[in-house]
Amino acid sequence: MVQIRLTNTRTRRKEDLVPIDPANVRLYLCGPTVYDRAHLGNARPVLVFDLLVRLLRHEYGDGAVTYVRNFTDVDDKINAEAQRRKALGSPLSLEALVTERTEETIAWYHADMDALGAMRPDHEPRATEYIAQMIEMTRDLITRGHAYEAEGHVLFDVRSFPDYGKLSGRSVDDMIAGARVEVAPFKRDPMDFVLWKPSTDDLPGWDSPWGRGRPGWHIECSAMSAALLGPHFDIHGGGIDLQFPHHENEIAQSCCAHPGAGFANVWLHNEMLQVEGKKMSKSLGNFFTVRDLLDRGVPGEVIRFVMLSTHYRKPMDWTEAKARDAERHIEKWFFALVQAGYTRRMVEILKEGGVWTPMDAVVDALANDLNASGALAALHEFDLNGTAVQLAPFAASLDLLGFVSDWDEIASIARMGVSTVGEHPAHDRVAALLLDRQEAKRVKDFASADRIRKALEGVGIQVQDAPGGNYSFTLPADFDEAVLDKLDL
RNA sequence: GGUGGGUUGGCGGAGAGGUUACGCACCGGAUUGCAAAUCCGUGAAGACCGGUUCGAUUCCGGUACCCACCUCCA
Repeated sequence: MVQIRLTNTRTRRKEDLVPIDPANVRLYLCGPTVYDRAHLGNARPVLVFDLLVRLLRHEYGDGAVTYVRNFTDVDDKINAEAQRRKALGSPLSLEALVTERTEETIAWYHADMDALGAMRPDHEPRATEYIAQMIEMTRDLITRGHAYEAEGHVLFDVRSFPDYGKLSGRSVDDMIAGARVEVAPFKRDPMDFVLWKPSTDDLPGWDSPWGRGRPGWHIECSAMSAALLGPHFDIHGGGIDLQFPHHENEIAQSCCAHPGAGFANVWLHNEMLQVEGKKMSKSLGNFFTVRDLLDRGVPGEVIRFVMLSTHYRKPMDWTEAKARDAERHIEKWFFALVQAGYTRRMVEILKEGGVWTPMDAVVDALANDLNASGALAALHEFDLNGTAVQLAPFAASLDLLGFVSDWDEIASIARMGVSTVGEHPAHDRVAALLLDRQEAKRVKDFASADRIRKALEGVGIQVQDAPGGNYSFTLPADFDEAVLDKLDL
């Protein structure tokens, strides 16, 4: 058994993970607000937690982990989209349009995260399914003196919770001093935040003791984690941008509603994603979704590789160079496995044979605060020349890291049929030119042979000789056949 | 202004108080008609200034620079 160590934001230290109940390790990840396609940054916490869950299942057993990730389906951006569709003349009700939008977004999210090899959580609660629990928790917080009603709103009283600000290392007084936000006049303290707010007739709403309204953002995670994991569980996480205010407010709500329970033992936060050294933003033109990358032909395994190559607590820079590098490694690894005879059936046989054990170096690296980069380094050092049995530790490591969703598909990812790209119309003409080259090589006219190859390389066609007088070539995906007419041969 | 984090070889990127990270690139060798690919191997670092220590890139303090959060963006 390997001791798993994680950096706990709450204590700012790397600590041994000691599960509350080793037979049921419980995690909660703050999931997406389902108003649009997931961008690349959204994928990072999902992959971090996916890796963590895989490691926990490996160490504690498949059935000994409960992983919850919510969908936030109450949100102004969702309402705005629903209202836009209504304005465009949709016959559906506003509630139906909201549901339509969230359903389609959730389906996209599932498809995109599946493509990255991220396992579905055990529970994926939606905020709209837990409104009753949120109302109950809000009422409870009022009863206990931690919340108050004002002008149709219910607000959490931060001064009633002395530990407020502890997670993010802020004091309420400091934050007020530097605050740039306009403060609603009915707040007792500028830092008080909304548990419940009123809805107008043109917005979704639910009946409550405080009138028709909707919940504040933070209360959903407190209510859903308590409902599915209990008031005290092991690990809670998300992007570092959620540390404040979202997680701070969750702690305040949950700890005040369940005094003495403890809430989450370990807080795990991943750093942000950048693109080519800059923050990803629509205004810089470097904003893209996971689907954009997949549609461009970047395999999910490659995206996963790049994500795992930087430690989760450091800012990660997505670059084209990294994607190319990752693709070469993935292809090389899968190629070696295909050559060793790896298929779904082969993996079953290896598992039955008791040799399906990941490399110690990989498990040790992951156990050390999810050092995925270190795990990849261990994989680089593995000798890929061997039989299926000899490669089993390597393959099981790839499996643990979540790189393989279907062993019968690895051949296509390794691009085994390198010589052609689909049914490109230029294929036969290029093949004819290369036949000339083969003839030139046969009669030792190397000058002509090299001229043909150089000419083809000049228009982007890579030609490689292989043993036995064979050759292969690769046509660029966007190859324009017309350039063949202008070749200088 | 407040809070948190970072600064490693040409580039990317880890761990560890003393022993090769690793990958890419480069260079040398093997192989090849030549390329490509592959295999083997060499070299190359720790922002700056102090302190602790027998010894620090790794711990502590300061300086500079960078980033994030403080705005319902993961």
